[in-house]
Amino acid sequence: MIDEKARTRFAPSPTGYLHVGGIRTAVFAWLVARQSGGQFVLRLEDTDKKREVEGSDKHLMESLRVLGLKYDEGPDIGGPFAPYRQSERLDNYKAWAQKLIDAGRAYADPYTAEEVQGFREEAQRNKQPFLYRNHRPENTQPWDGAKPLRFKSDPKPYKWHDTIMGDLSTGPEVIDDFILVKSDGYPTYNFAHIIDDAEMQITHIIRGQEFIASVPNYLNLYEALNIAPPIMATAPHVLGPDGKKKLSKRDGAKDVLDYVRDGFLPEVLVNFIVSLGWNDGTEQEIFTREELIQKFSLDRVQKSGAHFDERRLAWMNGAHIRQLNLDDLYKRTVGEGDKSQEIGVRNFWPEEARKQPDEYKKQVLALVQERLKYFAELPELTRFFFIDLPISPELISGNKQLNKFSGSELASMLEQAKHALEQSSFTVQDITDRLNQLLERTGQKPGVLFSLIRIATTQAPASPALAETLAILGKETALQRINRQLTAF
RNA sequence: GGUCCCGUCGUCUAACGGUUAGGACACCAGGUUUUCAUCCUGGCAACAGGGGUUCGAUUCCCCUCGGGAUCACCA
Repeated sequence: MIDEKARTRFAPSPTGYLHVGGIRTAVFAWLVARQSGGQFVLRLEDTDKKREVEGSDKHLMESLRVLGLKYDEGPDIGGPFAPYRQSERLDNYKAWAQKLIDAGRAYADPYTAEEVQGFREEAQRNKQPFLYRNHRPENTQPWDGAKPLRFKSDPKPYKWHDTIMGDLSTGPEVIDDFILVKSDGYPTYNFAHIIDDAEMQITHIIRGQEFIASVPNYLNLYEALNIAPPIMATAPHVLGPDGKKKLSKRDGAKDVLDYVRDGFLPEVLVNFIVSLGWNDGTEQEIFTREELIQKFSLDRVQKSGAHFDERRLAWMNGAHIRQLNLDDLYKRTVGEGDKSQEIGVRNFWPEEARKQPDEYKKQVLALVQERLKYFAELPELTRFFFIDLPISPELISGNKQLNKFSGSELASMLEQAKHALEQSSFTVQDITDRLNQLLERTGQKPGVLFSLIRIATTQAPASPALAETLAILGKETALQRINRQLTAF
């Protein structure tokens, strides 16, 4: 538990969509802020104009909102430390850069990019790590803004504590003169995030492990800037399902919004993402949002990466769906964002269900609730409730119980079933009773008789319990479909 | 190659020196009047390897092996 009010931030660069791995640090940060009663801040790190993807800022914000990771301060809603877009904070970085220059801790990089690349390749040839400071110029020119501005580092060993990774340490050999401000006038991440986190009074930096190797450099810069470093927590990567590499867009990691569009519930996505590397020490697997906020703790986060298993996500979503009561499920929308107001069970019904009354669809939903893993499965599970599917002879020929009988035998059995059902009032109970009587009268096994009726009335490879299905279909439709099957023998 | 981190069933994980190494997903088998699913029962399945420390190591230390991250005018 975090005692004091934490200010955490999610600081993505607007270069595309958010996938399960990418959003994990956002979930952690949000949880820590909520748990402590502090604030969760969204800051867009748009300092690389070449990589920026048009519209991805909106997409990012939409993703957070849909998942229910509401931020208290951000580019679109403002806040006490606005602006929350780094491209609008250039003056701040310049001011801090000037302090460093005045203190003799930053200098203009005299080399061209090609020259630096030459140093780098030379180091690689010698199987040495590349250190710019080995080439640090003796006499520096004043910085005119057209050259990169570099940090004049003070190499030394560091020991520090990471809430997730524990005690970490490195030697002076990892400290280097990194670039603070690029020749295009934009600051690097390495510089900007430190300034912003300080100015925005961020207490906890939660980020992915790709940054851990840079932390000693940050520590060195914090010292030069005379800023106390925030608490740091480094989360391991989420790995792809099979590979050992981190989940990435390149390898087909899906946009989290795609899961929402397929009918995965946002609270499940959050639950699942958190469970990748965290548990509360008990055997509980499924947590509500409130439980997560209450129980989550960074120091119980696993140090090693976790594979993203979509099957487990599907199970978890199905389990949540089954816990929902029918009315909630029926009306359910899946997100809290602007567009997602429109996304709910009602968007997933098959086309043919459009004109059907709510009451009918709700009854159908009740039957499929226990087999629904995500809403996009609704059409294939329910289509036969809304439309006569074409006769599929292979359902009978492929059925081990039925394919032993001849066509005329089957027709005769179905004929008897038809008579029995014609007299039924078509309540579930009455259908059950009459079918049971029929079973006794014919001496036939349920596996035969029920399969036959089920196939005749649904033409689907799978369907819910027979009596319930028939009752919802209604007498007229059921008998009509039986007649149709009869003519096919 | 340097530096740092990690290593329990196929997967997500529990264990904070003493357990028949537990749970969940997936898979397999059986049951719930047909199918699919749910639910129930059962099953398969792991401490990377080797040295120490200890009365006793999955747990602590060292080495090896394996994996990952990083060494950008990207974040």
